[in-house]
Amino acid sequence: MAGNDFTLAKPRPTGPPFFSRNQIAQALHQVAVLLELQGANVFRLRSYQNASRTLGGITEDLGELVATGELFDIKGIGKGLGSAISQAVGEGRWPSDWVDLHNNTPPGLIEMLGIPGLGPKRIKIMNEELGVDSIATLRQAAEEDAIAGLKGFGAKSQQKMLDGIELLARFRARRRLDIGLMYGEAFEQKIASIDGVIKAQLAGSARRRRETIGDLDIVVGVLDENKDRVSKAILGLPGIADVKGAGESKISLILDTSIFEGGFSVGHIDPNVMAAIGGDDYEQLESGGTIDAQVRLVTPEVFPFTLAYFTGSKEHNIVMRQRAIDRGLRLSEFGLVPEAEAGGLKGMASAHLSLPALDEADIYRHLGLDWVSPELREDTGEIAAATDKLLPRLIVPSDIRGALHNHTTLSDGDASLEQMADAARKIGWNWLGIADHSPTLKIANGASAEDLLAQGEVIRQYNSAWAKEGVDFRLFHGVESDILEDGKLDHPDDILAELDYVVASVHAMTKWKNRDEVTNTEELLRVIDHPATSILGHPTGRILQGRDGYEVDMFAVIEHMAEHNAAGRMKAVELNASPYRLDLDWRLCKYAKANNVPVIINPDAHSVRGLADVAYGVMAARKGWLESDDILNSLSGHDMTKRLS
DNA sequence: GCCGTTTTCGGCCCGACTGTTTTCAGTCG
Repeated sequence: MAGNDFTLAKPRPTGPPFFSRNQIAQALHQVAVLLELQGANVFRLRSYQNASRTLGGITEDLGELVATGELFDIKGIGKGLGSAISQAVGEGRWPSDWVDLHNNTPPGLIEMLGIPGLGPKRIKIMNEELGVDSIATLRQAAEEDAIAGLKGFGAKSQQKMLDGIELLARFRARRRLDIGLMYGEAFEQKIASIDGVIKAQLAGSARRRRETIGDLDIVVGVLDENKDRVSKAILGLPGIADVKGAGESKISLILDTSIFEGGFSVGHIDPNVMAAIGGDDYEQLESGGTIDAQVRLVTPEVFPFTLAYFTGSKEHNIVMRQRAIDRGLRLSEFGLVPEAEAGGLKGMASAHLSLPALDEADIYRHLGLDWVSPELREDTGEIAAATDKLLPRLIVPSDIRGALHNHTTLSDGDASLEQMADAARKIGWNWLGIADHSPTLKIANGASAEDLLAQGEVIRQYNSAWAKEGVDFRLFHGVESDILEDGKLDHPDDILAELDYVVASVHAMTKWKNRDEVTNTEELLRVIDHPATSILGHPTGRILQGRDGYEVDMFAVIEHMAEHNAAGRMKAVELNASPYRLDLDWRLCKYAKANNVPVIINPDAHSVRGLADVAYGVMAARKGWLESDDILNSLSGHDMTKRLS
C-alpha cells in the first residue's frame, strides 16, 4: 500500500471536494487501525475497514456522491461514516474524533503492529502496564525481562518479540511479486516432486498477483495415510531456514535463498530504480533475504476448498461465506456443508458432509456464481459480476503482440536496436516500439535530436526491408520525453512531429515529490494536452518497496485523457510492467477501462531480458479487469500503425 | 459503525496454532 506516513491528509486548497477518494479511503483505514489499538469493538473497526475498501473500489465521483447525498446509498456507509465523509469532503475538516485518535496514539504503537505475532491487544497491554510505546522501548523492556512477568505473557512470547524485531530490522515485511513468485514456484515444485503428493499449488496473494506479497501459502493434496511421511519430507527440503510451527495439517516455516539451486540473482536493474530501493546494498540484502511460507496438507476431496480459502482474499472469503450462510450452508477451508446436517460437527470433522467439488468452479457453482479468476478476488465487485455472468474475459499473455516503451544503447539500454528487434521477433511479437530517453535526462544518456532522427532513419530502412520480405514485423519510433516546466516536452515540435509517438514521463522526482497534488495534477493535464503526447509513462513514479509516487489525482488525469479520446485524439496510459513499478496501479486500470482510456502495457525494457517483464504487466492488467480490447498491445502491426497516425 | 420481507436490537466468518493456561485468549490468514 502506498503511504508510509500515518497522518491525515491536508485538504486541497481548491475544494470542494477537499479530499480525493483515495485520501478518504486511506483515512478510514488509518482510523480502523487506531481503533484497534484503542481496543475498540472489532465490528466497529471492521465497518471502517469495509468502508475504506468500498470507497477505494468505486468508480463514481466522490465529490458528486457527497453533493447529491448518494454517498449514503452505498452499502456499508451509514449515518455515522456518511456524515463524517461528507464533512471532510465538503468542508475540508476531518471529524474531531479521527483527529483525536491520531493525536492520542503514539506512532510507535503502529510501528509495533508490524512485528510478527504481535497484535493490538498485547500492544495495548504492554503500553498500559509498562509504558512501551515504540519498537525501541519494547526491545528494551524485553531485554530487561520485564515482559515475561505480565499476565498472559511468558518467556517464550518475550523471546518471539525480540526475534520479530530482529526480522523486521533485517528485512521489510512484504516482498515484490517477482521475488515472491520466484520463491513460491521453486517451493511448489519441490513439494510437488515428493512421493505421495498428489497436487501442490501456490495460493495466497501470490496467486492473486498482488504487487507485493506478505508470505507464501501452498496447498498440498495428499492421502491421509501419507500425511505424516510427506510432512516429514517437506521439513527436510533444502531452502528451509527455520520451522516456526508444525501441526497435523499446517506447517509454518521460513525459506531462504538456498532454495534456488542455480543461485540467486536479481538481474538487471535500471539505475534510477536501483537508487530508490537501496542502491548497491540491494542485491546483497535480497540474497540474504527470507520469506515466510505456510503449507497446508489436505486430502484430495478437500483440496479445492482449501485452495479457494487460502487464495483469499480475506475480504472475498467473507462475502463468499456470507453467501453460503444465506443459502443455509457453511463454507470453510474443509468444505461447503449444509447447516442442517452439520449439527455440532466443525472443520475437518464435517468435511465428509460437504457438497462435492472437483475444482474451485464447483464451489462457485454451488453458490450460484461463475468461477472467479484469482486475480479478481479482492471484493471489488467480482461477486456481483459473477452472479450476473458479467465477469471480464481477462487478457492472456498471448494477447500481447508488441509494446511501445523500450530503450536501446542510444540512451541507457544494454542492447542495440537490432538486438531488441530480434528478441521481440523471437518471442513472437509483431511489432516493437523504441522510445529512448530525451536530452534533459543526462543520467540516462538522453539522446540528442540529431541522434534521434538518425535512429528513425535506421528504423525506416528495417521496416521497408521487412515489408519487402513479407515479414509481419515492424518497429515504431518514439521517444520517452521528460516533462519539463509548465508541462512542456523535451524536443521542439518539428522534431516530435517526425516520430510515431511520444511517451511523456516524469523523472525529476525530487521536484515532483515536493509539490502538492493540485500542482502536479495540473502539470500532467497540460502535458496530456500537448498534441504530440500519446502515452503517459509510469504515471505516478512509484517504486515498489522503494518510494511512494508523487501526489497526483489520477482519477482527474484519467478523466482528462478520456475527454481527448472521446474527441478522437489517442491518449493512452502506460501500465509500466517492471515488477519494481507496476504503475499504473491495478486499482486504477478499471477506472481507465470505464472511461475508455486505452492502456498500454510497457516493459520499459533496458535489455533483451527486460522484454520478459511484460508478463508482470499482464498479471497486473488482469488484476485490473482488463480485456483484450482495453489494451493497445493486442493490436496487429497494421492496426497499431493506424492508431498512431 | 452497519444492517434488516422472520429484525430498529443483536447480531456481525471460521478454524488452526501457540503460549499461556487448567479451559482459553491472542494472533493469523
